[in-house]
Amino acid sequence: MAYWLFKTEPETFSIDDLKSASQQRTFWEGIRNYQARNFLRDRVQIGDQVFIYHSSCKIPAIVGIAVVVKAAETDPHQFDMNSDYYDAKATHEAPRWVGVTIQYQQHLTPITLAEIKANNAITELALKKANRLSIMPVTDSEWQLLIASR
DNA sequence: GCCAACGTTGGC
DNA sequence: GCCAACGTTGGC
Repeated sequence: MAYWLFKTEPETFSIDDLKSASQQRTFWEGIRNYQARNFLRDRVQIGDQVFIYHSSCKIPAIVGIAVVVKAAETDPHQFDMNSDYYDAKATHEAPRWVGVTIQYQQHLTPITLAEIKANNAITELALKKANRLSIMPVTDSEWQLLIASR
């Protein structure tokens, strides 16, 4: 059982969209970064908990928690020429990209990026650095610290 | 396999 | 809208 942070742009897909989705679930599609892909493919497991983080918006922040309900599956959008996520080099024989399915758990009073940056006890979280990873691990202790700050 | 050029992300 | 950081591409 591990902890993660998934970034999303709320204008594209917000935690409210997740909450109002069918079964409050969604397939986390469109990850097109190898490091993030490797986490999804190799390490994210059913039952893992996920901070949902809103980026590229007014107040970047962790806004809630979801849980992984399905491990990695091939992301079908890589084969869809009409999709933004189309990848001409991906084939059905050798798919490049995967996604997992997550389910809404709860909203949190937003834990803002500014707050996280100001918290000296948080040192490992990739958000702390100038890191653009869209899927990043959260250590057990930092997960607990962040939760406890609420 | 190196690395310069280029593109993208994302906070501000 | 700017720009720093960093990932990707492609020529050699």
